[in-house]
Amino acid sequence: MTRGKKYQPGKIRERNIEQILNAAEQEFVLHGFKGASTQAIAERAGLPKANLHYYFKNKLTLYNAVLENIIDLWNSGLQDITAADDPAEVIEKFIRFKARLSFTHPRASKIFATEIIQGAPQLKEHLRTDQREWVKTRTQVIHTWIEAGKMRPIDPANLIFLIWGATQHYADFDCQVLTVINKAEYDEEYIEHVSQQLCEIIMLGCGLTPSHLK
Amino acid sequence: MTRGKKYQPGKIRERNIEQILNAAEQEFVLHGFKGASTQAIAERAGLPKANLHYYFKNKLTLYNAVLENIIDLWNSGLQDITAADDPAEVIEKFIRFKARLSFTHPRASKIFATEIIQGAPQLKEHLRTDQREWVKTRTQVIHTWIEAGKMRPIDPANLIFLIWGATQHYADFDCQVLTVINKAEYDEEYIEHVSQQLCEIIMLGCGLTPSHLK
DNA sequence: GTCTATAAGACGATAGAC
DNA sequence: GTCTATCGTCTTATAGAC
Repeated sequence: MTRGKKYQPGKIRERNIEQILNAAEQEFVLHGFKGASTQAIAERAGLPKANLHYYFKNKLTLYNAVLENIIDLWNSGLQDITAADDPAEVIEKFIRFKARLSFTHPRASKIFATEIIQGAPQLKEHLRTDQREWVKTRTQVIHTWIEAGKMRPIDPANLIFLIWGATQHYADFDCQVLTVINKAEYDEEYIEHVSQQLCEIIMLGCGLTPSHLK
Repeated sequence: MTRGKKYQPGKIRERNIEQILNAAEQEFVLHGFKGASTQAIAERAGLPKANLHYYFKNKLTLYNAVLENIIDLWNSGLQDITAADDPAEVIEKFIRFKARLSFTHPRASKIFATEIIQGAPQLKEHLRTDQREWVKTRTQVIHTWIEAGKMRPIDPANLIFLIWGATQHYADFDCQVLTVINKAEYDEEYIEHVSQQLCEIIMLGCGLTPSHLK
């Protein structure tokens, strides 16, 4: 047992861990798990490499901590939906939530993307359990909406993949998008513009009307 | 000058280069540029590491050769379009072409995705010149279609990004998609199903009618 | 809890025999 | 054109002084 000196015990620890996780995110985006070096992560966090190994026993543990943060972020704003909900309202909310997340947390999206591209070595189990379950409940609700004639008959899973793919593209391929539209960075106006465009095309394609066209 | 023995000179060379490029693609998908090792690439190609350095002077040269193959593949089926073309026909063809490419060449899509995610260190120039130009000419044509009342007024660039994002998702995130839909691999039926669904939702969202609904 | 110093091995690349 | 052996560097991880 160590008696804590009056330095707000744990504060330094908390700050160091946050700096390491933040630095690790940046390096993992730039070079992937295998390509990122703990040396570079430590330097970016402003710590000697040995301190990093004090907080995280090895590179894989650190990587998994980064992934866990990303999953938490992804789950943070996902509300449950029921057959009684209004499809237009729910789907518009979902598109806008995913779009906003892509623009505000591109690094999280990129690390997740790289992990899946490489065959999800760390997230296989998450995909097989949590994520599959999440999609299953949504597709069931969408199916009842279709049977009730509330929207066009589409494959619900394809709709979810379409929304995922379309929104994540702006995060993962930000470099390409910004170069093509000749901008230095995204601004609030563009975020709203993209969200509205995606709602329009996707929802009209499903036989729904987005709120701004009512 | 070396006089070629009657072993079909260049045949062995061609075969080795192809095997190296193929092995490199696989390793670059799994670990990215920095994470992939020339050792592993050589082993996968069934050659000693030194031979790899005989054909490609270093890892970056090999990586750029892989990227060039991917760009060529991408450009292989892209026809020019004019204002006189039928929007529905052109856009359906484009969605189906991109979708098919994603399903038949997922590794190419994944390497391209990883390169862009990491900030396009090797493809910055390609994005700034060729790709920007390509998008520019398409957006201009789509714009004239809109002004002629042939389709709903949407942002042409967003439409292109939507098609890119939606189709590439099935290649880059194949691991996720297959897990969620509980399949071992894509089959021809699923490819046609996805292509049709994407055409339906996106084209109806643009005020166009896909051929199978006419 | 922090940091220097270093172990043990993998890395890209090359020299040089065949 | 092929392959073994090896150089010098960078890698993860740890030992041990403070």
